This record gives sequence, C-alpha cells and structure tokens, in this order.
Amino acid sequence: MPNRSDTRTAVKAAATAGARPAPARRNLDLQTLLRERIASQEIAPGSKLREQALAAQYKVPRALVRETLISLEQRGLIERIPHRGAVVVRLDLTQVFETYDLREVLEGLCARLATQNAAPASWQDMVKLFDGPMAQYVRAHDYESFIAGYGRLRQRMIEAAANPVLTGMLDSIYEKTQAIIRRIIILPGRAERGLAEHRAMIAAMRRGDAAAAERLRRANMRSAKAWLQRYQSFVL
Amino acid sequence: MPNRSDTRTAVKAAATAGARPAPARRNLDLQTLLRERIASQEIAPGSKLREQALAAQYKVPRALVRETLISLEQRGLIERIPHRGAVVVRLDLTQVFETYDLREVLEGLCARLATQNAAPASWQDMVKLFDGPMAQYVRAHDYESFIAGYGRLRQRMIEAAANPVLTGMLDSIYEKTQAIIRRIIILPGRAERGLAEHRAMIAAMRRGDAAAAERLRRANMRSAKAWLQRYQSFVL
DNA sequence: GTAAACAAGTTTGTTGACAATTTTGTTGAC
DNA sequence: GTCAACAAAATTGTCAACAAACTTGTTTAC
Repeated sequence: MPNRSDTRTAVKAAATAGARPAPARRNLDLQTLLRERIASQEIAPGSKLREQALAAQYKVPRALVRETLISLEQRGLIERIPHRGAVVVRLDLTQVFETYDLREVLEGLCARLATQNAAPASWQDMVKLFDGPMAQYVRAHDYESFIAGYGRLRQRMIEAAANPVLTGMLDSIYEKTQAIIRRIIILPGRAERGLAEHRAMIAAMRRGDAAAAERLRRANMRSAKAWLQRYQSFVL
Repeated sequence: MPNRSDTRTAVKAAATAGARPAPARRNLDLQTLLRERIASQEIAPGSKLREQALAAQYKVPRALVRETLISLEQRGLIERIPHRGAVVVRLDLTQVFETYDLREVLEGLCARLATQNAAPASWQDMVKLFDGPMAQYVRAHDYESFIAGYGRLRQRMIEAAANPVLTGMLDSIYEKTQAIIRRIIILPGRAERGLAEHRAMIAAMRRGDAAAAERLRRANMRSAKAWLQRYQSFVL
C-alpha cells in the first residue's frame, strides 16, 4: 500500500511517548523535506542526489540519507542505480496519461466518500468560495490563488473521505504530478472550464448526491486529461 | 506513488549490464521474499522481525536487512518503532473495508483498460476457463484451484491494462489483503456468486464492451464487500 | 584527429564497532 | 504476595573507516 505508514508511525510514537527526539523521526523529517522539494521541482527532475552532499547539507549522517533515499525510491520519486547514485525521476508523457486514468477513479471515489461522510451543509463554504473568490481569481488570471483555493477543496474532500489508504495513494500521485497540474491550469480556457466543473461537483456534494459527485469528478478528470492531450506539446 | 520503482530499477540495470551480481539486487531479492511470506501469512501479523535474526537467517549483512525493512515499512507491510523493532501490521476490519472501496474503483479501471487494449478474441480462453474448469472447481469445492484460476485472470487483466502505476497499486493492495480474500472465497455461496459475476465480466470483455466490463467488475467488488460485511465475524 | 587504454578521483556499498534505548529478570521493601 | 527500583541483557541506532565500482581526464597508439 502506498499509505502513510511513516506518518502513522510517527504519530503513534508521539502519542505514546510525548515529544520524542526519536531517531526515526529524523528520517521522516528529511524525507518530507526532500519530497516537498522534489514535488515542487525545487530539485529538478533528472538531477543527481549525492549521499555525501545531502549529508553535509542537512547535517545528518550519511546512513540517514541512505535510508531516506530508499524510502524515496519506494515512493517512486527517485531512481537508485547501483554504484551510480540516485536521480529524480522524470515523468514522460505516457506516465502522465496513465496517472490521469488513475486520478479519474481515485478522485471520483474521494468525491463519493466525502459526500457520503460529510453533512451536505458542510460544503456551503466551498460553494461560496467557488462562486465568489475563485471566479475572481480566474477572471484576474491569478492562478496562484486559484491553485491555493483548489488545494483547500482538495484537502477538505480528502479529510471528509477519511480513507487513509486512498489518502496515501492520492498524495503519492499528487507529489509526482504537482508540477504538471500547475502547467495544465494555465492552459487556454482550462481554468474557466475547471471552475465550472468544480462548481457542478460541489453543488452535487452540497445536495448530498454522492453518485453525481463521483460522476462529475470523473468527468472533470477526463476533461483535464483531454486538455493535456490537446496541448501536450506545450506542457511537456 | 506505490509503484514498483524497485522492479523497474532492477529491470533497467539488468538490461544495461546483463546478469549482474548487483548489490541493490540483493535488497530486492530479500524484499520480495519477505513480501511473499508476509502476504501468505507465513510470517504472521503481529510477529516481530529482528534485524540480527533475519541477517543470520538469510546470510546477509544487517545493513541490508535494515534497508529491506525500510522498504517494507514504506509499503505498509510492517511498522517500525524506534528502538523497538519491526512488527508485521495487522489489518483491522475498518481498513479491510476501506481497501474494498479502493479495489472497487481500481479493479474497475483495470477491467476497462484491459478491454480497451486487448483484442476481444484474446479473452476466449478465459471464457472457456470460467465456463468449464472453474465451474467444476466450485462444484467440487476445490478452492485452491479456483483461486489459482482467478489468479490467472487477474494476471491477464493486469498485463492487458498495461498501466504500471495501476499495477503497483493493485499489487500493494493485494499483498496486504491476500489472506482475507482467500477467506472470503470459502464463505457460503460466495464462490458461486463470484463465478457468475466473473463470467458476466469476461463476457463483456469478450465482446469489447469496456464500460460494461468496468461496471460489472465494480459490482463484483461491491458484492464481495457485502459478503464480507455479512460474515465479518467469521472472517476476522 | 580519433579512439582505445589507462589512471586518478569520486561516489556508493559494506563492514564492524560502539552508543543509546528498551526490555527482561532480579532483588528488596512493604 | 505484590509492587517498585534496579541491574543485566538484548536490540536498534549511529558512526567512521575501508572496499568496490563507476566517471572522468589524460595519455598513447594508429
């Protein structure tokens, strides 16, 4: 499972022993840090990750760096080649499309579970967010704010779905495609279309229609995939 | 991603350098071995995995065992607690049901992709397998053979779907729920119902109806979940 | 001028010893 | 007899040194 066993472990340890300067916690910290930097492409795809360099940079023993790299490899973020070191994986177009097929069903499930678990009225603030501010952001081409708002919805849905395994899978996909998702949003007409699709989905959740929410979310993902297909030469 | 970056790496390494007594390969071997033993419950849930003991048992350095345990933790198969070692995770009922929600959409996607990618006629042997031998197995209560046949279908569909990320996720779910799936099949009436549902799905694939294949596969998963729900006290 | 061969340098993989922590067993007081 | 404190053992975490393998730059032959 691509779950968050690491997170769970850390939480459990913290719960049983309070604040602990635990050894394994350091691994998690470094891992989280590197994951974020790779997802945001602060560390570029294709770049090498040298154990000694990382150890010196973050002031941690090389053994710890090694462990972290193993975790990152397991997550599919880097590739380790014997005696040659680790490189950040570069997604090719094929993998991106494959990932969209997965997102279609996983995000669809997420929408359904979120609708089933949360009270319909709890989505009211999202209705307002996407009716007002988000529409403004699109008109003003303020994509940074648009993406932030989209992230809030995403977070809320994942929390409401309350399925740790699903959460782990979505996270693992997201950290690998985050950079591409950002590039898709600024494609001609995509933000407008995405906004409309999201409003329809939120409306379904607002009235407690889980099946419709799932269907609309899946349509939204297919639509995004189509946009990518059309403009692929500009994105990748 | 819960993908099989390890496998990809090994394949790539083997392709570029032929048969190699690679160091990283040993990690993969031990990891695969332990994964199989945990999935089959040869190593029981809740049992401790001691680094020194494993190192002695498999004649590998402790550092290698450590790496393997880190990988296994990332996969969600074991839990590592600082200074206390690793234990095989025990799935509770909640997680099993959550996993079924995921399997519903993932196996559905797998059925759809497999139908889209493979020639309809290529499923003819599966039609025959499930019309003849599999029906026999059910009547004879030969569940071992039934499970083996089911595994063949599963393998064929995953290959036809040809989506590595999906493959990784299904594998990662499967290795954690394998033991429970086996227990569900022997539930009263489950094998008969499962057989019928599978024949319907295979028929859809045989006529190239991808949407129907997905729908039927999802229904099959929901049905299995319902069986588990009804008999849960006997299974777990 | 090019290409193969070699050598120096760099990076990862492995090993063993040691430190920190938890667990287990024992002793003693009540 | 039970519980707490303490000591011993076992286990994991950390580190540094060494070995193995790959890369790169230089040299040499053609």
